[in-house]
Amino acid sequence: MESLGHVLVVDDDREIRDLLGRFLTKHGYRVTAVPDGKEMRRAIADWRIDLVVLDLMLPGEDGLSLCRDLRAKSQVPVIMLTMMGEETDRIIGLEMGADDYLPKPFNPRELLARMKAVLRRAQCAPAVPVTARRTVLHFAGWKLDIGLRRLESPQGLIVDLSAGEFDLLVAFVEHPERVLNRDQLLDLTHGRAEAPFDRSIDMQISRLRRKIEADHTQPKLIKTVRGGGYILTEVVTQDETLDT
Amino acid sequence: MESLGHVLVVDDDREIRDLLGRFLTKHGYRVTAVPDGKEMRRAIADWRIDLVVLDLMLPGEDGLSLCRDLRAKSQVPVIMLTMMGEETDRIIGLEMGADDYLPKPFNPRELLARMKAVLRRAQCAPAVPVTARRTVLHFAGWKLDIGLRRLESPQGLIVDLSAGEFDLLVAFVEHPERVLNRDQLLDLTHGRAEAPFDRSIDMQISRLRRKIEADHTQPKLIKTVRGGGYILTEVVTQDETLDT
DNA sequence: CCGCCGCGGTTACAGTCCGTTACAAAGTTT
DNA sequence: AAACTTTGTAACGGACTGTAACCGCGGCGG
Repeated sequence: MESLGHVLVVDDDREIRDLLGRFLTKHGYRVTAVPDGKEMRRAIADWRIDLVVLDLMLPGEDGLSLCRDLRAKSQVPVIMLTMMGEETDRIIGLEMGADDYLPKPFNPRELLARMKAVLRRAQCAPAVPVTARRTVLHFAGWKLDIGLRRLESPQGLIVDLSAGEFDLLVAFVEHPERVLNRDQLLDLTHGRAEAPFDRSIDMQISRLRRKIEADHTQPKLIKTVRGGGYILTEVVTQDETLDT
Repeated sequence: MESLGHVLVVDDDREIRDLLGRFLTKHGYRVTAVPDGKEMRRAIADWRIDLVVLDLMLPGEDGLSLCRDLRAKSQVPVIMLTMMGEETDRIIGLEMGADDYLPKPFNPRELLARMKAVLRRAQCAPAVPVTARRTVLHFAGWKLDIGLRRLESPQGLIVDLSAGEFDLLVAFVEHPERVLNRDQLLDLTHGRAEAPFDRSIDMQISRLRRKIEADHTQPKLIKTVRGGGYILTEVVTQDETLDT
């Protein structure tokens, strides 16, 4: 089934993670569930995330600052889970920029409804102008900051690429709508010199897809050409150098 | 005998599979019986299915989510089998979109009657407008999504084709009402270049027929011309590019 | 009538390609 | 030095596809 979005659940309670994982998966979402803020950052760096469900109370870093953190860097929608009746309820509305919040214990269907609403609202969010003074590549709604090897998703999420992933992506962007086989890709990324065993390209492709494809099992951007290689499709590239 | 339809029975109980298999076969249906959801998907991908009889309780993936899955993707009629008196009864009416359900243990004749009713209703289902923004080919009630290599049957069932099956079908659609021999088909699908032993076309034809013919033992669409090749018949093709 | 043969449908199987997870090695940061 | 990141390699599994083999059918000559 076409996924409704990739949800990142952040909660230290393992049972809740499992429960929500199963429930949301059953309802058509892809789910990654992690226990703390550190894992959260890791997941965000490794996957394309459409929505974050964040527990307020976490060991170590608390959910509130994590939320503010997300807000500062991106526009990923966030739904906070809070303890019933806590005073935080009021604080939440005022202080932090969660898109919605839900007191525990909650009915999973309630969460589902809120998620739908939040995601719908997020669709209509206006595009954010790039403020950095830097060379930027636009393609398919993404912004690729060349200096920082940093991607900004259409949802505004910041994704850092490793050197290898970045080189690969650049190779594709510089040869749009062309099928590139593994040798060509090795040339373009490693400069022909070394010829490691192989399958290394496949790995980088896999890792890159996880970061930029909404559904890496049905890639829309980087497509596989069986027996041929890979191709970056449906892309309108556009260079830009900003000086503001 | 002309088959009344291809029924897919999904039940983990082997005895029930055998029983229903024999019973329904005796009454003029073609039957495929499988034990779990995985096999179900496989069968749906491999055969043209007219009706699914689905047990609610299955090991692993439960029938409920499988049912919703089917609903989401297609309009294949589904009849659910449930345990008598279980709480599921209530859920069923509300949650899942089965066309009918039957409490176990049931009288096979009862099932037969429901099947007839459900199939009759399904016949009159209105055509669904294609909403995707994509090039679509219509022929003989089928819709062929070229970008996704995906077929939608007149009943709305989604069938994914492999690259080879897709190429073959396109070859036929592009040469309607023409007998194509195996060499021509090899040209059209493999680009003349390679000439594998042979019989490969026969295999692809066989696989394709299983997916798109109501009764692959008496093909209505792709007919065999003994000594000549194959022909796609009774087809009104019609291109379409949607932009809504 | 009977056996042989060509033809085609289907099953079974093997080979290939690819996606992904896990892990190890190397480099980097703290 | 310890912790972490990056990246290549191995390995498992699934999807696809060509080849072989078996079967059935119909024609044909004996």
